[in-house]
Amino acid sequence: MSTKQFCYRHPHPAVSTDIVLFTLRAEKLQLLLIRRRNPPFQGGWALPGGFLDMDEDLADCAKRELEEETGIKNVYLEQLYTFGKPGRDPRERVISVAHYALIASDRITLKPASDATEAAWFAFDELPELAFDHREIVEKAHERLVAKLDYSTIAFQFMPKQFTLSELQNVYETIRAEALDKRNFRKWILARNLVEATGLERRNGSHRPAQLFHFKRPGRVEIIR
Amino acid sequence: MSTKQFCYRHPHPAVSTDIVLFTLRAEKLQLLLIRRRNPPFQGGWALPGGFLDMDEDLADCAKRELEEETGIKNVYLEQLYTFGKPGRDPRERVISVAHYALIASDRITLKPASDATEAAWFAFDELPELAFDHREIVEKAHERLVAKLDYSTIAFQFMPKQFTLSELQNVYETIRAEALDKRNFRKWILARNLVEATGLERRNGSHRPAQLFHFKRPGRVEIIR
DNA sequence: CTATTTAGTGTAGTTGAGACACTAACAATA
DNA sequence: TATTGTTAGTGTCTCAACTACACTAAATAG
Repeated sequence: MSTKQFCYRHPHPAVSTDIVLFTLRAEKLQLLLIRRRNPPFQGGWALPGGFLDMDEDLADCAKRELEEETGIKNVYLEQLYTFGKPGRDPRERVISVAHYALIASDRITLKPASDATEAAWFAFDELPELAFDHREIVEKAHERLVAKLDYSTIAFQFMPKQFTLSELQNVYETIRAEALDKRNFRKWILARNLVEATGLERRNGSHRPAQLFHFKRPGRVEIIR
Repeated sequence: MSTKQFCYRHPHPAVSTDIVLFTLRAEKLQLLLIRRRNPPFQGGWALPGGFLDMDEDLADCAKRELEEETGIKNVYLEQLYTFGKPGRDPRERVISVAHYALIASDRITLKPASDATEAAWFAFDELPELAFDHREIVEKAHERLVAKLDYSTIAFQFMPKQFTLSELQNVYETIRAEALDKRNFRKWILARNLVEATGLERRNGSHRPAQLFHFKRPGRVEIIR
């Protein structure tokens, strides 16, 4: 390890990003945690994230850390809030620009745990103790996710390319933790002109097959209402 | 000036806050700018702000800088977004945690320009060239302000303790840049149970006096709808 | 006392959300 | 091949909220 030092005329805090990566698995809202290999909080669970490189943008840092620690890339990612209370990291002053990210449930396989990282999915309502102020970050990310469900197309980021309306309804129900009326949900989503029948159907089980739909403008998260 | 150096094993960016302070003056949305005394952008206009002290919280830094540069304190202040593109400051890598703030029009007198700072109010739609990426920060703050008008009580932060409903309507009209129907506006605001008549009236001009109202829960910004 | 100016008020029509129950289509199996 | 179980798919009525819209009330100035 180099002994090179980086010196400034005024004190500088460290800057990092942390990422709350949500998905839906097994009809539950889940998020990704990393087991810490080093102190502080060694052996404990924490959000993926890490320190900013001097030539990279904040969002790029978040994406890089996520890929390094889990192998996952090409997620929807948005800046959430910046956490910087003095003392939130016992080592030195760290300003963390928190992001949240969403990934479709058909893309959540993690790379095998390397010596450096062990990552795992946890149900949002059964999280272990988290390192640093990561609990607070998770709460804020969840608030934002729930709020955005209502006025944006963010829910589609959880869906595979093709999906049934029942599956889509399930996403809304799971995140909002409440049951929705099937007819009203379908009326609502169709009135917004966001999805389109593909003409294909999905048969799975001994019952009537469902039409498959796809999102008309994939990749984009739009404000609706 | 001390020659003391602050050294780290990894490079650290500088962290600053910038503040977009809005008010309403002369029926216009205005914001506060500071004339820069030093390079870069010497002599140009910029948002108030400055570097984070190592023992202060981000919001405290924003409040301190605002007070140092303008004498204004006790404003409503909220974190906006963090800007950190490499190269946004030509001197060194600077991560700026932008905030926006609102102040009532009866509290906007600035302290006299000292040798260190010259501050002035500008109409939002007639801004001069701004230093750094401050234009982008201002745009984002404006977006947030317009959005929050609809679903929070943020507009009251612009009002003096007592105000007429016409004055309140004016705030909404100015920020949204559109005329509102008087009867519908009054119905809407009264239905939300946010204001209360004080029993006093304001006479100003040769016409019927208006009732004075006050906000029931001053200081708090609440989510409504 | 007349003119001017802003404050203050109600109703009808439309639109969107919520509550609510049955038929359609398939697969498994009896 | 008839029956059963399971999920897909559909329409109407009610109620609340928003919109459009025009006149009277109360003050001051001249």
